[in-house]
Amino acid sequence: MPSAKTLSPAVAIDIVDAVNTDFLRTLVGYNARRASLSIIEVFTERMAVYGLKVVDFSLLNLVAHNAGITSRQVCASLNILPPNLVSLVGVLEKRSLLVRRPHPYDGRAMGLYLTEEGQALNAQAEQTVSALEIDATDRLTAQERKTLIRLLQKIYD
Amino acid sequence: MPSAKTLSPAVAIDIVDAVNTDFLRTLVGYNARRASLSIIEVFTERMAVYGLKVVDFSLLNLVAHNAGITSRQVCASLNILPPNLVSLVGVLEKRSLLVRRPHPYDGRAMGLYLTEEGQALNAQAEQTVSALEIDATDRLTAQERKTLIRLLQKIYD
DNA sequence: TATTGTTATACTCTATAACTATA
DNA sequence: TATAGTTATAGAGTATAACAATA
Repeated sequence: MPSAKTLSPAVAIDIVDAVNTDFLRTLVGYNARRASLSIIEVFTERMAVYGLKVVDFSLLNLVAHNAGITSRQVCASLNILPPNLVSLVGVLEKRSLLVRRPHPYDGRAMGLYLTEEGQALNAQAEQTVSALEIDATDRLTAQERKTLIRLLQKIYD
Repeated sequence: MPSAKTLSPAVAIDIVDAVNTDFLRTLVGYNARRASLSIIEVFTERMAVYGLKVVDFSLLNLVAHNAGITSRQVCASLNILPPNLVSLVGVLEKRSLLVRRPHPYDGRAMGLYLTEEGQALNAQAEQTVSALEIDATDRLTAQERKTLIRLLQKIYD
């Protein structure tokens, strides 16, 4: 409730001291977004040394664990539109982290592969990300973190 | 593991049949983002009839429950930068959902208030959002939803 | 001197249309 | 006829700098 005198709804002049977000906090979507932004903030700070943004790491990591993956498969897995993937791949390629090779059967497609350098960077980045995740969610126990992930996956799987 | 023959790492030609996202799925941030995007998708569909995007509803709802809230307070609560709030408020104002009145003590500030029309729309929208949330997370039990929200809030609170 | 709200503007992210080469 | 990858471009979202009015 507002803290000040409400003369009449039409001409009320109120002052808010503590902001009430009770309704928004009942929403899974609101809470999930707030939590993800909170973690992404830490991610961005710690991964800047590698020159990797969230989407860059996702791409690097996906190729690391799926040698020969095609652009179309990456787009489907990460919810990226094909035109927007082009420059992401291009940047990693120019950094010599990734190479594109023709698909063995489909002449239209290109398979994505990490270079030795890309594999090394991904290995380092995975360590940093795993550590940063623990820190960004350090108010959760290991069991709670496990439960949280399971429940989140039930939503989008 | 790749499904095809790896001749030698340097010239490997692989084909990916099922994409492996195991590492990404161990991350709270990845899962929270995927889940929130999944819910926002349903939100966007169902709230389009009201002409409200996620941020519009958040603003409308915040003012509904905090009559007289200032722009600064809204920005701090919703992580919006002041310049970006201006047009959001302007649109709701032009739709006669919201009015701005001078702050009683601070001549620089403006208090935000919903009109009767704005309050009516918010009440309707709250119903729709609550229903849509259940549908978008219908693989969760009520207890799981409660647990999920509690864990998410432990991350960002 | 600091803060609220604002304008202007730049940068990033996301989305759409259309082209090419292959299937 | 459909699909993979690409180009160009438009739109939405997010960011910084600077200003006027007020504290």
